[in-house]
Amino acid sequence: MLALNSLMTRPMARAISGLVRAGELEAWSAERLLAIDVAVERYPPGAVIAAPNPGVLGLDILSLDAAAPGGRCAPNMKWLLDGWICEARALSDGQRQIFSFGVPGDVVELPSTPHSRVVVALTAITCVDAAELLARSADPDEMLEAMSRSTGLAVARRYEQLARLGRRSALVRLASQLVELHDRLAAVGMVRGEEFALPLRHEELADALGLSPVHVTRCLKTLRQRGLMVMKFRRVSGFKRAEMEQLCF
Amino acid sequence: MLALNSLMTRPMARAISGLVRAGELEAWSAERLLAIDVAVERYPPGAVIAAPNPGVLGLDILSLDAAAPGGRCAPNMKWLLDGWICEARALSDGQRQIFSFGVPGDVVELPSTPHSRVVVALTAITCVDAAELLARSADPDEMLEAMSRSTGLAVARRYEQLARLGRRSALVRLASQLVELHDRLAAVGMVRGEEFALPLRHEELADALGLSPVHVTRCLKTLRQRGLMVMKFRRVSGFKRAEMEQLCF
DNA sequence: CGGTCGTTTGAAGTGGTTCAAGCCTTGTGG
DNA sequence: CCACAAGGCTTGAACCACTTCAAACGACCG
Repeated sequence: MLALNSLMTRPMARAISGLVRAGELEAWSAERLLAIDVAVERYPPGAVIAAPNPGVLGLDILSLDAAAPGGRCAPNMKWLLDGWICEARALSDGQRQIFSFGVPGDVVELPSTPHSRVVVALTAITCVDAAELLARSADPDEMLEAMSRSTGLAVARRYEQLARLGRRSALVRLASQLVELHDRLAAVGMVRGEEFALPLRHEELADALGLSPVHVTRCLKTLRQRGLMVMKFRRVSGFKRAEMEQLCF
Repeated sequence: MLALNSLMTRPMARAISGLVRAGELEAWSAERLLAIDVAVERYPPGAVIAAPNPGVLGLDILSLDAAAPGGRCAPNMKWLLDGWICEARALSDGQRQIFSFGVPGDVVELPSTPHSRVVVALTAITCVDAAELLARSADPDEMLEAMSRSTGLAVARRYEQLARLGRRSALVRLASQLVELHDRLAAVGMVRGEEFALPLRHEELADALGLSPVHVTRCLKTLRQRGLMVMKFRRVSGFKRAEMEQLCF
């Protein structure tokens, strides 16, 4: 991997190492990935990432290849190289529900039906189109499998999120969300010791956790007072993962 | 379809008509379905429906066929012919979160990792194994597509559920859940006018909606007083769908 | 007919929201 | 380099939605 690092841009290296660490790609295939010449897309914060192809009705995930007769394809998926995104829905009363966050290395399925769900860049991001990547890949099957493993993990996280919202107190919701993000960031090498970047405002956490921003502030204060973490200037420091997890039961 | 009805058992007919109405199977293929001789499984209320095959890590949905090299298979999926099931998780503090309900005609993916999620029969149920059905089907591709469409709808409902739990009041949560169930039951011909069977206790609704059973009682009372519906003796009557939906915004 | 399970209702408590003000950080222009 | 504005964070006080506890009632089942 040493030789690789000198060849790669940092975000690309991070994303690849993300897939590798999650066991989603064999280590040696990272080299092959680099050989692929694919256009890197850039979006500014706040940009809505829309699907290029009109999707098949209600099939977001499953269209992965079931929809392509006999074929391997990944319609409307992006591989996030750098930056944060979220999947969200704006509700009729002006509120917003954030369904999930996406961090570097994640594979994101863009919604086919436009207004059920929106993918928004929370920071400046760079990503590549999954279908393009597959088309140019020497071993598309392997890469497709890596990608579906990534989206499979996203599915599991969605169940986690349901349990959080339905049956957890505000403090536990926040703590478990932070543990999840910590672990995902750690998997792609974006945690150093007890510290990591977290470019989310209280409002985004609130919209994900079904709370008011004010109460997120208060819960963060509680965590701070208990010495479990400090969130300041878009960074988390002093993150005590073990105690944090214990708090969640 | 008339000729068919005389040949079929009622649950089978209902389930098939469910897939047909949802546009998941061409009408003419219902006949072919009946030709398949597949074992019907029965479970009593409370039974846990476990997966026969150890699953691939974290791949529940996506293993649909991505995991089968070059193949069409549907591991650990059941096609529910009759009765109600739910997907749930028991939390460490004794509480329960119900992720979703399954009604006749639904295709249910059983969890591969046992304790993340459990599928439980809420009533006596009958179902068939999807893989077996496929194996014996003359046109497995078409049937697989129908099934993935069904699970695709389940994915969409999961987003709906997230928004419900995160950003809706108790009354709206309940109303929107009831509208959803009404529509799903209507699609399989299980609604007659403003009436349908709903074999759920307040406790099950509470566990799905993240509320206390007592508060479900109160919300049902409110709906009753507003003349939107009556839920009694495991049946809903006087269900005013339009007003109900309007209440949800 | 009595026991059990589920529903209903009331009263009291609590966790989270809302509103409003002050503060701190960051960015901008003189 | 400072003044100022804007956006986000923080804190307090009042309020409300939902929970918890407890008791009574009703339906179903042996």
